[in-house]
Amino acid sequence: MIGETENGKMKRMADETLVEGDLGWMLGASFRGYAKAAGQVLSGIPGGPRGYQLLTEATSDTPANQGTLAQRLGIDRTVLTYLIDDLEKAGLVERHPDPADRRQRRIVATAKGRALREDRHTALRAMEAHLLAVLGDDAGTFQALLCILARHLNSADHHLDLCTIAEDLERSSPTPR
Amino acid sequence: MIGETENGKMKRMADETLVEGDLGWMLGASFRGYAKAAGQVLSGIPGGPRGYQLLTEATSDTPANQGTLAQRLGIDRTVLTYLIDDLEKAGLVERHPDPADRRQRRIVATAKGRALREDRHTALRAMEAHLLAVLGDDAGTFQALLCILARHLNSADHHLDLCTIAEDLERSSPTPR
DNA sequence: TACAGATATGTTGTATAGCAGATGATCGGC
DNA sequence: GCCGATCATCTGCTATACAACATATCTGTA
Repeated sequence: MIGETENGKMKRMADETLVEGDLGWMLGASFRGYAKAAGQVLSGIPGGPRGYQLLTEATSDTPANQGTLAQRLGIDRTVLTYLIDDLEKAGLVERHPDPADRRQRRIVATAKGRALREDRHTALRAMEAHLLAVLGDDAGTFQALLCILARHLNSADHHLDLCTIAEDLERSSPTPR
Repeated sequence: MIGETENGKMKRMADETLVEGDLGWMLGASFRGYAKAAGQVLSGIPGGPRGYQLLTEATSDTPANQGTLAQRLGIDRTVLTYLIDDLEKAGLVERHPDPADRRQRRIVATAKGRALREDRHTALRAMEAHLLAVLGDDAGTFQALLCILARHLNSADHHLDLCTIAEDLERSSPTPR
């Protein structure tokens, strides 16, 4: 996978200093690659992968309100409004006013939405297996670790932590400029 | 399923059917969490994490042209133009016309750019260790697997693959594994 | 050499997404 | 019943991806 071709074109060697060793690059590249593949599988759902994820949450037996969904899916609440509009127009989800608090809308999947979600869920799992095949037997290990990391980073009570880390780092090595 | 606290705030338990078991959600949540933390550490660099990654590539002893950088970093080439403009204005990188092909511009870090990159590199590694601490001893394993996946998904010759997979899935939706 | 096609970069226009702020409806405490 | 807080929505602003076109340069061919 590495080395030098005969016409002088250089190919990259494993190099700690370059961007491919950067955790941010790894996460970004993996996310982009996945999103591209998922976009094809989920092209029939308004909003693509995000619409699918929203639809997935809407199939829960304890449907969430929009604020919770925005935080959980990492979508801005103003964008979520339009995303729900699109899914509602397509007949996949409905806004159910919470009888206990009429400010809140519980987002619930319709029968049509549940059927579509189930169908695409199967296709998506097949595609994921394709992508993860490169990891061989370690694919399961990878998913388990990624799940731990994702839940940790997505937890709301992590934000305070970030500020603390940033301040610590600034003290030890302040940004030049 | 779900546990309920006194004021209606919900806490989620493990649930296979919900979005937290979705690979796309895991990748997205991890990427967003990382980007948020990295944005604080790299706030002194124009373009934030993306500027840092570009700067990293510009410190290579075999500087790449813009087209290659766009593909490697997953940035659109029209946006890359402005990103390089900003870094150039800050005196961190320079556009060096390739003497062998004057259409191409090799993006090279200045001494100032290299110093800043080195400093932020250290801070970034500290932050990454903080984020990955939740994985314990498996952090190294996770990074190794993620690196394999990222390189695989970012390789250009993967795109044909995606179309093939998509077509296969449309024909039949078998359950994998 | 002259020219046509291909490639690298830059520029413009459009659509989407995140973010901050304001608005209206509703809830809870006083 | 009044006041502040909360949820959803709406309105600008900015950043980014994407497509289409322009310009400069290179490559291959007659």
